[in-house]
Amino acid sequence: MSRVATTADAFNAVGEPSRRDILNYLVLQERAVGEIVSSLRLGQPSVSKHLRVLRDVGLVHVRRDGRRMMYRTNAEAIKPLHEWTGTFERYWKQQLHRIKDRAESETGK
Amino acid sequence: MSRVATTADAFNAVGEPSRRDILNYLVLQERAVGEIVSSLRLGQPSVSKHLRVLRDVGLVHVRRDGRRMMYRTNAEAIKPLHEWTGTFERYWKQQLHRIKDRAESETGK
DNA sequence: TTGACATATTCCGATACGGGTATATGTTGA
DNA sequence: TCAACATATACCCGTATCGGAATATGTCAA
Repeated sequence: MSRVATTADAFNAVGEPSRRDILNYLVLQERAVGEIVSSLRLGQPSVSKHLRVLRDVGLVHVRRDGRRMMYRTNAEAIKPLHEWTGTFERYWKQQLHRIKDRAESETGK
Repeated sequence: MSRVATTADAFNAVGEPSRRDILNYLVLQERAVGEIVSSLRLGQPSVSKHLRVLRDVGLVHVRRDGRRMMYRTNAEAIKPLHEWTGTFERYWKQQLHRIKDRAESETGK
């Protein structure tokens, strides 16, 4: 028994820098694979494979347009990640307050 | 040439489910390694290794307390992930509106 | 139907990963 | 100093991963 596949969930899929690039790119506008390849400077098979992973976890949607496949980011699927990271918000705010308080007391105030 | 180390950045580090568990656990309160091991049902070396990764990317802080090492989540380091996922917020809101509009027009309004 | 085009899949090599076992390191109390 | 404790590291195994090259699949235009 070993690792968990990257395909398993959105968190894992987003761990890959190239995939984050693709998501950033595809959220602006629907794009064909070839456009992604030339914009992001990745090999065509690499892009196809990343898109496959993103598709499997629901981070992108596809639509066929003639012989091209049009992909776009499914922002909905990023929401859970935003929510999870959001659960830490009160803690980093606390930490900032503590730092601020400490700084103020150190200046003698 | 091959992959990028998981150690490279916070996004990647957080891709691992066990590490998310550890971060969730350590944000509530500072904890010794042994406590993590018994709470999360992971082997001690596994926990130490995950903590090492989290430490390298700044997601946790450590402090020595006698022969124990006390870890806690550094919420600050999660902020960038929250911000990145947040850049998609307007898109998922748009998508929800579109779905809502479509539903309304389909029921004949 | 065929050739060009667009994308997906397969196979490969190098490497990273995660868990486990064994062992090393560091700290305390006697 | 030494034994017990707490944690970290080294090593191994099976598998996942990424990128690239080659190839397969699918679609259009003539």
